[in-house]
Amino acid sequence: MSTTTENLIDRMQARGLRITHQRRLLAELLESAEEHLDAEQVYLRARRRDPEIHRATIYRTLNTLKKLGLVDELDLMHVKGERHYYEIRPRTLHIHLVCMRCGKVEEPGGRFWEDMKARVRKETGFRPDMVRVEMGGRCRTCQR
Amino acid sequence: MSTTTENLIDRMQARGLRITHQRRLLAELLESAEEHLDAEQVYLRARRRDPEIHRATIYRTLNTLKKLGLVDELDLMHVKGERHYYEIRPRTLHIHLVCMRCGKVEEPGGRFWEDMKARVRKETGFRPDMVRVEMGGRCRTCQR
DNA sequence: TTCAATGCAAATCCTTTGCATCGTA
DNA sequence: TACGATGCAAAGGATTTGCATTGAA
Repeated sequence: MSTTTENLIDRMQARGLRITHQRRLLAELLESAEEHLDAEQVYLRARRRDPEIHRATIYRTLNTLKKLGLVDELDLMHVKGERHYYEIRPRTLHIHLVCMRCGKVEEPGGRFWEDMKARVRKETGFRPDMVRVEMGGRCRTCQR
Repeated sequence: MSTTTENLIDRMQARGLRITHQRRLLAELLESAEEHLDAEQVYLRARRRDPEIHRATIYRTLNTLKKLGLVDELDLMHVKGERHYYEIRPRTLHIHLVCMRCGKVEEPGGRFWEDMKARVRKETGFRPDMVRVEMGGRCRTCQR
């Protein structure tokens, strides 16, 4: 297996995008993010490393990546507001469980989505390509 | 079974909301909608019956209903833009299949969600209350 | 009668866009 | 060198808010 498609920046290059230092920065940022970030948070973090970087660049790049299917956009049930959150499109699709009490976001492994996708296809004839599964509820700890 | 909780307006009243004629209008509108409407569409339809009704009232009421869990907010994979769409919270939760080619929105019956909910709960300990499942793809007809 | 809901208009927030300049390929 | 990407500033669009008034309970 080639290392060319390993990380985001390489996938961006493979898609024909020019690798500017702003984009390199943004890609590294998304890859190292320990939580889901909205556009503003991405901007604020990016600015720490490059005070010259502009909000418009963040918005444009996130949009580009979204259109290319390299990042996914999430709402996280709007627990924290109306913003959109971004994450690198994972290899295996997954679902998001958002605790409405403590705000924690879980991304359980397992074949939830893969199984459901197959089932939807089989039972309805619809062929799903992308998915957004977000569930709001109570995490194990917040149930009492 | 009492008829008190049958329709939206009664559920609103049961939740302690004052039933103004604007709210009655909006409730009827949501109940008779044959497709998912965004705030602006709701406003335009409402205005046909009451030219005095104000956009802010629509936004405020939709927010109130959303917070009370009487209506759900959807993105429909943003096929038609970044707006939010609204629907009355259905008795049985369901999933949305959005065709990225023709824009059609399917809401297949069946126990997709109920089954998944049970499975999530069993396998992760998370207790889901609300859900947003939106899948983008190709409907049966648009697959060729 | 009381207080929640409305209309109105201004404000706010997020995001996009036109254009000149920059820098990657 | 050429053209895609950026910075900047302004525009745009959706949604919210303060306040006086209205009207449901």
